[in-house]
Amino acid sequence: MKDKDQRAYQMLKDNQLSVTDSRKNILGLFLHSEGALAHADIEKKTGEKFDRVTVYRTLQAFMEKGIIHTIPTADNSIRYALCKDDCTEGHHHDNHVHFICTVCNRTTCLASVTVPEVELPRGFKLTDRQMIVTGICIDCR
Amino acid sequence: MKDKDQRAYQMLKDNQLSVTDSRKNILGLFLHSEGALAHADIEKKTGEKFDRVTVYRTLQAFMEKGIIHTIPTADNSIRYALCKDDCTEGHHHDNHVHFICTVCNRTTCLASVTVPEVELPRGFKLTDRQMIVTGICIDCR
DNA sequence: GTAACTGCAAAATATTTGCATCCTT
DNA sequence: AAGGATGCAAATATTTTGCAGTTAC
Repeated sequence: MKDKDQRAYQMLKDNQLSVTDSRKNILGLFLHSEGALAHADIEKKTGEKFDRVTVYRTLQAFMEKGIIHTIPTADNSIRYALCKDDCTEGHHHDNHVHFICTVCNRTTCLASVTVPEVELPRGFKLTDRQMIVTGICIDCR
Repeated sequence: MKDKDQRAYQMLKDNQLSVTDSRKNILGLFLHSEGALAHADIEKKTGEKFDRVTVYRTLQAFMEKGIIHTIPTADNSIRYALCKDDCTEGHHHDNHVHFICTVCNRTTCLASVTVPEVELPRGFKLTDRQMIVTGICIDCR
């Protein structure tokens, strides 16, 4: 717990973000939780301690610094997840598969499963690829 | 043009949906356009002829019948695309890669590129997998 | 004729912006 | 002290719901 707090502090520093209560808390959430978080999860898990607007702005700041990224989901909801350490501002190397459980609705990063390469038709230029697998997770089985 | 109208009519019939102006028009849009459409695209391309609510309900009806499906995107926006013929109600076999162009922002179905298989960790059960590739499309190159 | 679909109004949600105040550095 | 971050209010945008009138079959 303590070391995660320490780590959050360091990450904020490293990214030239001023260290505030909301940022420490929200970044801490990401460090503590396995999978991805939706905006609503964050509000809930922080006990609505922070203004909705602050959460939006905090997430946006994290995105701009490349600390987190969005995971596309077939249903409307956007989820956010920590980027890997080698994410630089604007470009992600977050090349593992994401798993969405249809039972508990949680999004898990399958860090051990790499997104496979694909061959695109002639003329298409690839900059990023994502893979979302839906099913039942190990906890809901 | 005429045959596409005919096809829209038949598809509605086949799915036990009553044939109305909005349904014919919106389904026609999907049949005429290559890629995927966002809600806003549909409103624009029908010239706001139909109520926003009707568009929502039409898309929902198509979804329930398995005529269209959603494509997840990293930015918030949901896009809809025609399912392949072998989609049955509730279950899709729409196993091609989707491509989102960062220049024109259009979503294209890469029908020739199949979503690769993945091996999941023990205990995870797969029901569906999607792959979204971002980059620059052949028209924007 | 009946059931289903549409459009309008309005409610419920989600997201963005402006600004005064407070906190970090 | 100064610049940035927060919280509140309010403006926008998006999606859903109820209901009366209209249309498909």
